[in-house]
Amino acid sequence: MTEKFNSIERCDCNVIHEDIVNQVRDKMPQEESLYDLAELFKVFGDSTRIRILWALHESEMCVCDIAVLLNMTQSAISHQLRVLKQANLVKNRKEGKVVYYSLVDDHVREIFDQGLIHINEK
Amino acid sequence: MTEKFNSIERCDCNVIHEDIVNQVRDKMPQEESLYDLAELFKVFGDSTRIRILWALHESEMCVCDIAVLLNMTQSAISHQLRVLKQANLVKNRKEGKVVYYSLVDDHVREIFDQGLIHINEK
DNA sequence: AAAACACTTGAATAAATGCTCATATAACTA
DNA sequence: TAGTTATATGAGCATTTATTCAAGTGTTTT
Repeated sequence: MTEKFNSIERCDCNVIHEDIVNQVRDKMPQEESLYDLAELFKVFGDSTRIRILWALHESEMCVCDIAVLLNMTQSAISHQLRVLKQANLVKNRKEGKVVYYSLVDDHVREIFDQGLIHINEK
Repeated sequence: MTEKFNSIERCDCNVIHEDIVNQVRDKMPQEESLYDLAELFKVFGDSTRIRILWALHESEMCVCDIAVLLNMTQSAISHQLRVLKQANLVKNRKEGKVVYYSLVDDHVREIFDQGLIHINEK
């Protein structure tokens, strides 16, 4: 109820269909779930990271390999790999000086595919 | 070949596994496809837009309804609806003064679900 | 015709983001 | 031990982006 009161204070227009708003409100998930979902998609929302993920879907690679493949600096790749690791999308293993990165699981591919389905519809 | 030459110029490290780099390079999709994919996920990568999409998945709503539901200004919602429409995720119909928005198709739900699957794995 | 309403739009601002550059770390090599 | 190599990281910078504010459009109501 405080929430609703806030809404009216905050929004600069009137509720047109109060019944629908209430009905939808009841079905909305936790604010936090949707925030997490947005955070995940944000990680996918950068072409450098998408390309890294796609590459790793083909093969495990070290940082330098990826940098050469994508024609970017090793530093830039390293920064992005950090983001991907924090999102639990990639893991790494160290062998001497070399760090090999790979996908945590193959689920990434399914997320890609869902996106591609939408793009290829018009 | 120019591409490879560029790579070597641009990257500040040596190719560690040239065979793997070449093999992965052959399997990489068009640069443009991956760019489009990133653009799509970028749209999903904002909690306001995610909440709008989720709401519209429950019911068609007018701009004002959404603003009240999400406790945001009608202007902010309108700007975001524009982004969603450009991404071909929502459509609208006008009835008098009121503009009703709805999802273009139910595929959005499947993209959400793929994201949620990843989040709920640990 | 004037006022009210639902919505859109452009400019401005603050915050977030991706890359670069310089440097740090850690492991190998001469 | 000193130097080289592979990677990581922090600061700085330029760009993008989400929201606000003010004004504009189109439709209904009075």
